[in-house]
Amino acid sequence: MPAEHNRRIAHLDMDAFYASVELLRYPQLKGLPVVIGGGKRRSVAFDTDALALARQRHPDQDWGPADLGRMPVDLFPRLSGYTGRGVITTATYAARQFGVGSAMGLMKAARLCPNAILLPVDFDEYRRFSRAFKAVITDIAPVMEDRGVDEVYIDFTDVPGGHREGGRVLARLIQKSIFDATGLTCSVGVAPNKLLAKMASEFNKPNGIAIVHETDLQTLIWPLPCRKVNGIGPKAETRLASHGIHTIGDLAAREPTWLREHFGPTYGPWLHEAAWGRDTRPVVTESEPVSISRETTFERDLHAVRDKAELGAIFTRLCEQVADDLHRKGYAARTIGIKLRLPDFKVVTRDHTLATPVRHAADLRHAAGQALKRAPLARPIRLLGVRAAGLCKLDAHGQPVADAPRPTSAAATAHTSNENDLFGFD
DNA sequence: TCTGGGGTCCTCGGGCCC
DNA sequence: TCTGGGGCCCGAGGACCC
Repeated sequence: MPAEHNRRIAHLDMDAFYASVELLRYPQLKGLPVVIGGGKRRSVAFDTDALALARQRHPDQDWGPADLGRMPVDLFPRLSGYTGRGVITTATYAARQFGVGSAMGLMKAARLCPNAILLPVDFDEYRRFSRAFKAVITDIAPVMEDRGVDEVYIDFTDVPGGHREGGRVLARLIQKSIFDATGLTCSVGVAPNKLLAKMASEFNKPNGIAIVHETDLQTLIWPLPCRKVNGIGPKAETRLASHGIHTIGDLAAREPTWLREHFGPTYGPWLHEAAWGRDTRPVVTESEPVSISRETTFERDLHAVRDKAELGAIFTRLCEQVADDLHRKGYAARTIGIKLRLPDFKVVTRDHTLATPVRHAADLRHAAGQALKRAPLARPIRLLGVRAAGLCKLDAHGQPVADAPRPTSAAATAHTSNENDLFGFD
């Protein structure tokens, strides 16, 4: 692609972000097996309880919020005390040595490493650090794309000095500035495009920099497993392997027509481009959300009839949370959906589209209720979620900003009214 | 004692409209 | 009046990502 000939794109990935933030607060846990996760978010009660425990066990000393960093390690909760359905969000290296890792059930992890310290996730704190390191970056290089709490793409192309040593000089400056401001380290990959930059940022973790040029494709990229490509997940990896394609080089060697035949008219050509290190996607600095949702997994599977009251309360709360999120972000939504996860992990979704966007909890609940009526409710439910899509931005007075709501389409009306008699009362 | 929560994007089939 | 096709929206499911 001639257009990307002179682009320098960086991918920056914070090193073990959640764990590193926790270690800033609790440096006494450094080097110990620590697991972060569990079903609930951390509340302020966590630190309050910890300090209360410290005062109880060591009444001879003064314990205040500033003393969290010197609380005795034996006061922290252990994995062995956990009951519930949570999973590990992240684990420190010391914990990984016991075989525990991200996405593992906490009960299973407790058997592997019962003594590991368990910290509940504290998203508010991670978001604070996320905002801090991103502010450092945009001060230096303004064209930054947010890719989640611990990742960004940065366009170095037009930043003064952005091409020096292939981007290494600027990458080093950003790393140092982030460390000075937050105490956190990160890894950076700089390449001609986002696809290659993303792979490069993994090359020298932690606290490393990797520079990739177009000419490095065969030596640095092709030997890697296909799974390293952002967009090739476990399913695609298995399918590729069944055709003897294991490395990105194997993929690059396949004819585009063959890939199209076996992987479809969109994914096939994309696989070919990716294997050849081609990617013209721009670094996008602003984007509107597409949907806003809340979901929760129950302590035990619930049944629509037997556990009606409990389920109803959870349903209402999810709608209230989505309504709060909509309000806070300034949106109304025209399509309201529900999501169920059944005991066998099968996922069922149902959507309900309205003539007019809604934003209040009661309206959300009514629309979600319409969707729920079309869902199979004979079996127990493991998870319930509520989703708002078809978002429309509201101004300060709660009025739609741009396009007026469309009238109900004949299609939607016909569909819902044929489906089920219960829908008549709307 | 397996398997969270919050997203995006793609595909496919059906219905509607022109 | 019948048929066909393209474009679009909707709803459902699935893959993938952090």
